Amino acid sequence: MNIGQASDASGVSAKMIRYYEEIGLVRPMGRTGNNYRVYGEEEVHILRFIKRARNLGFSLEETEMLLKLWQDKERTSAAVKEVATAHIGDLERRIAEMQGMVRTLKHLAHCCGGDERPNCPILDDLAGAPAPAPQPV
Amino acid sequence: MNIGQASDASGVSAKMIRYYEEIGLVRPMGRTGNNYRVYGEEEVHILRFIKRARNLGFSLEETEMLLKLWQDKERTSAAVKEVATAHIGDLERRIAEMQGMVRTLKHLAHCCGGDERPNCPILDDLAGAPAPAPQPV
DNA sequence: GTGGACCTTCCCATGATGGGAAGGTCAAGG
DNA sequence: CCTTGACCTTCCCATCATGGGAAGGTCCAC
Repeated sequence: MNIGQASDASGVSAKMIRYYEEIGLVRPMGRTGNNYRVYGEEEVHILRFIKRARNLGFSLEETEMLLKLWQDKERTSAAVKEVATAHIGDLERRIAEMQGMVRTLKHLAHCCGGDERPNCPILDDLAGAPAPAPQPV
Repeated sequence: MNIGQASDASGVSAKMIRYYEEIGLVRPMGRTGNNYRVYGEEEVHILRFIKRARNLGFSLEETEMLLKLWQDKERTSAAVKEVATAHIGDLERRIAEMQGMVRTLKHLAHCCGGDERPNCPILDDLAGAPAPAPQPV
């Protein structure tokens, strides 16, 4: 299998496959005489693993750990769970942060006329004016 | 005011102040004879505006638009509100995406023993096994 | 006059991804 | 046999916002 076929089979772009190779995540089975990378089912499986991990928001560094655990038949499920729960915590922290932004922005947008006049509580807030008290909804 | 003092007064690092200048967000009032940047209250105000916008998750590009609207006395509040609501939509999309990840991960982590044994549904999922049915909580 | 705390510019790194150039290879069809 | 197009290769650059650090100039207090 050439890199293009591996890309089709895994859903990972050829560009990224080469990059994952560069950072040590997945190596081709070998090279043909013309220096083309050759992949087999195993490599495609790894690429799909990486893609799935990325879809769940794991960084490539975390993905690498998970990949090593996957390939380590002596792993403990505790080790895997630890990586996962740390990531969940991370996501939840970021979600909470963004929810805070949304809450503030919605309040400001709600207070903004959104009309032809220049007066705007959103800009007032950004400019450092004390925030208008949130109205009970 | 030197850049260090402007940094202290605005909470923006000197490094970032220079960068914001480079991309056209804020220029120093002038330079001293020794080529030091000089800032006044107005520039510090702009820096705080930028910082606040960044804290609300606006990109520097969006921040630039908001800054221009702020400085344009002819602006309409509708224009400002549009930038804000677009950003809210963006945040909500990202939050929903991350919540989906968390939901999946929590389910998988819940199904994972987290013990000394190697058997692990998290890895099974990443490896492409059909997900175990979520148990009603 | 010396040391330390500033300031300047310039280059590099991050993380994950894509764009694109320049050049080699292969297969199919004229 | 030759061309064309679809592959492949490596290499460099860009993104976004931020920080690190080097090399060198400046200023103030002791």
